[in-house]
Amino acid sequence: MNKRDNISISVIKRLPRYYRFLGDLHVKGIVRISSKELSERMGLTASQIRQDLNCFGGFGQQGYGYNVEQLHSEIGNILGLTRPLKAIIVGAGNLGRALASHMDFESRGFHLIGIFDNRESMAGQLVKGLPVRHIYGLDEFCRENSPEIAILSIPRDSARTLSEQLIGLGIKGFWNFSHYDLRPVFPDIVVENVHLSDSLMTLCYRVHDLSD
Amino acid sequence: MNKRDNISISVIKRLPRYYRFLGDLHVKGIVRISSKELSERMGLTASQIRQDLNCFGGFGQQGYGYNVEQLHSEIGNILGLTRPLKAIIVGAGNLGRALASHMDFESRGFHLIGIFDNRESMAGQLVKGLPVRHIYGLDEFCRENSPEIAILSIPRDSARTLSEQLIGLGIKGFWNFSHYDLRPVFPDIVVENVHLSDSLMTLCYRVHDLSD
DNA sequence: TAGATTGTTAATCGATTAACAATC
DNA sequence: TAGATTGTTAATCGATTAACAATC
Repeated sequence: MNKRDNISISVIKRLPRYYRFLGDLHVKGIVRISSKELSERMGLTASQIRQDLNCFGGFGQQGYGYNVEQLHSEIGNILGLTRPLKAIIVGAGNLGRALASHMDFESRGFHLIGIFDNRESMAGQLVKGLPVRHIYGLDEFCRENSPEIAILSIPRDSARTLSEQLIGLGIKGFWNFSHYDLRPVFPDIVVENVHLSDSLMTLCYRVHDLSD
Repeated sequence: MNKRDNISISVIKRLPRYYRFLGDLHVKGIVRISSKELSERMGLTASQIRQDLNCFGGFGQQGYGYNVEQLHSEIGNILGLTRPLKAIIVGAGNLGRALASHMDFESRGFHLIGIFDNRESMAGQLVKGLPVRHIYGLDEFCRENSPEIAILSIPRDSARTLSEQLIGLGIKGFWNFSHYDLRPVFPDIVVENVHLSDSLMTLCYRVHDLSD
């Protein structure tokens, strides 16, 4: 890629939201949009939008604005959605199965290729067309299929050991739903912690705060 | 409560993580901890911890540090975990059911009292001991039980209408998993958007970024 | 051309870090 | 008391916003 050097995490985190809004606009048949109008729709400043986009290149045209379809696809490219990453789900409990069935991995830059669990009873059960495999087969599966991403929907206590095993097996990125606070121990490992409980507690605080 | 005035959202978002780490330390039998040691365990600066905590009061003691158990429970109070909010889940699909079964609402400041869906076929089905109710009964249920929180695990297209209806029924806070970008239209409404897809795309970017 | 809107530099604002006096 | 560590003020850093010249 081109400019993408030390893009701040704040900017990166806004990209998927731009992508979403631009997709909607495109579906609605809107062809061009100015940073001003987009800013009003998204609830941020026009300046911020222009700053953010210019981290990656000049996608707009003075006096015109941005072409919706083109900008949408540019951001998709920046995010890497066109180069799908092979992913496995580890932990086929309620959450793991819901993620497998519910998430549209294909349009988010991922390709789900396996689901694992440590319960014998689950083995073979089909989830989203994939058989749940016993965790015993993890090593072999990874050597043969080299997944790059592991989605962890496992109990807290297994998280550390399993993540270490997975790093050994070549996993580069974790989407971590376990309550364990996974940290990127090596510089070439990416961790996206999704602490649903934390989000819930934040909501708790903010709702109580209303009446103070 | 006392000092909690214009506490920045950055600080609030860190509270659940402090709460989690302090809970662990307490379970491990650790009685006291200094900001320095906590900072090392959590991967942030001691200065930040002291700044954050002092938004709410002076919980430490010079020369000693913080009492783990006491600080843990103080943060629980600040978050409002001791004053549970009544919550309903709207949308009993994969995700809604997984959230109902998987999340420990009680220890996060919530009390789950109802689950709704618009599919006749689901009505009566038990999830986490609660019968799935048809959405037709939403008004009556809310008038009788006055839930304060709605958890939205519904398709994008129903989100706007439903959220408006729910606000009319007295809902004060939303935990929104739908792909619709819910925004707090009124000042006394709190929205916590959990865009799992956005988190996934951020992971995509960051993993691809490793090899650039 | 005149009007609109970008890309980009400069100013502001807020959050994080450093420093240190207060005090247990 | 001496040592440790807080609470808090001041300095720094980074992110957001404002301004405007460039240009379609």
